Amino acid sequence: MFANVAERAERQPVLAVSTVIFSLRDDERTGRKSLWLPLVRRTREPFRGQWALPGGPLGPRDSLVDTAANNLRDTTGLVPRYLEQLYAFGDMDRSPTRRVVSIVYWALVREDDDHNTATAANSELLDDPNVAWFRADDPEVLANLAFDHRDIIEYALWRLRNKVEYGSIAHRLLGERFTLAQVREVYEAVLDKALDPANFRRQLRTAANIEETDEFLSGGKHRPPRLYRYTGSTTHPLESENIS
Amino acid sequence: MFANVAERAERQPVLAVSTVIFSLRDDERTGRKSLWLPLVRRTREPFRGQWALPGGPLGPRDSLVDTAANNLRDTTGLVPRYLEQLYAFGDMDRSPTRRVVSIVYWALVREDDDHNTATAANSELLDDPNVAWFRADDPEVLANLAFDHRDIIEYALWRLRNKVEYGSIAHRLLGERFTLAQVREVYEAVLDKALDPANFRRQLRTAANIEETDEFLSGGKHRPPRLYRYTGSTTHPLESENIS
DNA sequence: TTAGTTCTGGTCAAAGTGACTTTAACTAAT
DNA sequence: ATTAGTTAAAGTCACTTTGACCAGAACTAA
Repeated sequence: MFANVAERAERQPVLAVSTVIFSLRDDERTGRKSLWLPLVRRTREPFRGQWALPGGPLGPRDSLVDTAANNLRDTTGLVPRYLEQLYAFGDMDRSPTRRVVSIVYWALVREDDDHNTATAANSELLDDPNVAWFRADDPEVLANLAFDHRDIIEYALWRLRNKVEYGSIAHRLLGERFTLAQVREVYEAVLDKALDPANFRRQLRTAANIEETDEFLSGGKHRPPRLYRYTGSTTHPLESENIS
Repeated sequence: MFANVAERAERQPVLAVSTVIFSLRDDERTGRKSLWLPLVRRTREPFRGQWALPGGPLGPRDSLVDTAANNLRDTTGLVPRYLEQLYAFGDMDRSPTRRVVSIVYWALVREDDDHNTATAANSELLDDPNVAWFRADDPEVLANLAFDHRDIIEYALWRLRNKVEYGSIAHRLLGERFTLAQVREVYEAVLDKALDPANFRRQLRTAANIEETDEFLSGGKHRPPRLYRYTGSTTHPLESENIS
């Protein structure tokens, strides 16, 4: 044990970058939509065979956020529009072998995003048994993750629930145009409770980072809802890094 | 230029930890209180002679937050009660010589804190011409900082102003017992605008993370104000790391 | 005793919130 | 063609919160 600590102290720490990605999916259990995230199965020790967050070493010529994006594309086929830095985890005993400092990013994606559908790379990866989506709060899954990835995911969820600006969250999960009912579904998934549609509509009007368009969404077996557009971006540049 | 990039890519990145510390001080210019922070003068290249945030390399046996605290104690004599992780900066060109990934912490301290007064170490450092306090938004100072420390400080200020829980901010800047007027001064310094004392009092009552005591503060030439106590701590553990 | 200062509680109109009702506009079944 | 079913969207009403302002309370200093 002592030898282990001493050994770790002597070697240079490894710099890694990992990513937590949330998406909105139907949840057959509750009937509502809820948050899901992709995990990759580890193919080598330590924690071989267990599920882990997608991640890898810092690219020597890549920025932090580019490292995250590149690794994400290669392992899961996902290309989020922008990533946000979550936290740097650097405790001594995160990895059993040597010291790893992980800078963790997180993002919200919609699965029907242009980048993420119908591409050859993606459809290949969809069949990859080493990549899969899980409910973000499934205790069964969280309990068996590699490293300290359980703590990381729980912190990401906490951050999501404590975000001030919910409008941008909805925008990122839904895309350019969306109905108010869809925005409400996002809020309900994040807050995990039902909301009154009429009051919700009124409150979004005053919140004002959402703007109505002249378009409507037809096709449902009910009155067609108006489509809206996000007009916000009050976040700090460092908190919504674009991918180059 | 190309050679420089290639050279940087070959060598392992350096892991450093820096800290932004804010304190509340009287501002003779505006008459109100405002935010100040300590800087240290660089004694070697690059940026020799210019002011910079206190910081240093990751201690091989120290956690991230301990590295920040140790370096802070050694260079400025300050011992904040807890630090909060701000952001990891890792762009290629942050330092002209080689690639540096800096994990930056931030904290709020009160200058009359037990840890920070009347200790031998501190009084020595007070005379150190290479450590000084500056107004956090002084454009003159910000323009001449080493590395990208200007961006870092501006982001720290942005984060402070966008904090949801202001009660804890006041607590950290003021200590265990404080008057409502002092809390209001904190809000006014952070938000940079005057607030109505009567309405401010009423709102803090409903916010409820502040509790009145039976003590009063006498000595002023006016009615002695009641002292209050903070009863909050709704923040996530990762966002208020204790120093070991 | 009086003037000066801040503390602290109060009023009042305006704005916002939560629970609920009503009407509008579509689809699908009869 | 009519009707039932569904969700959209607007409105009502009691209640709470907010911002601006006023007035008395409690101390110090002259």
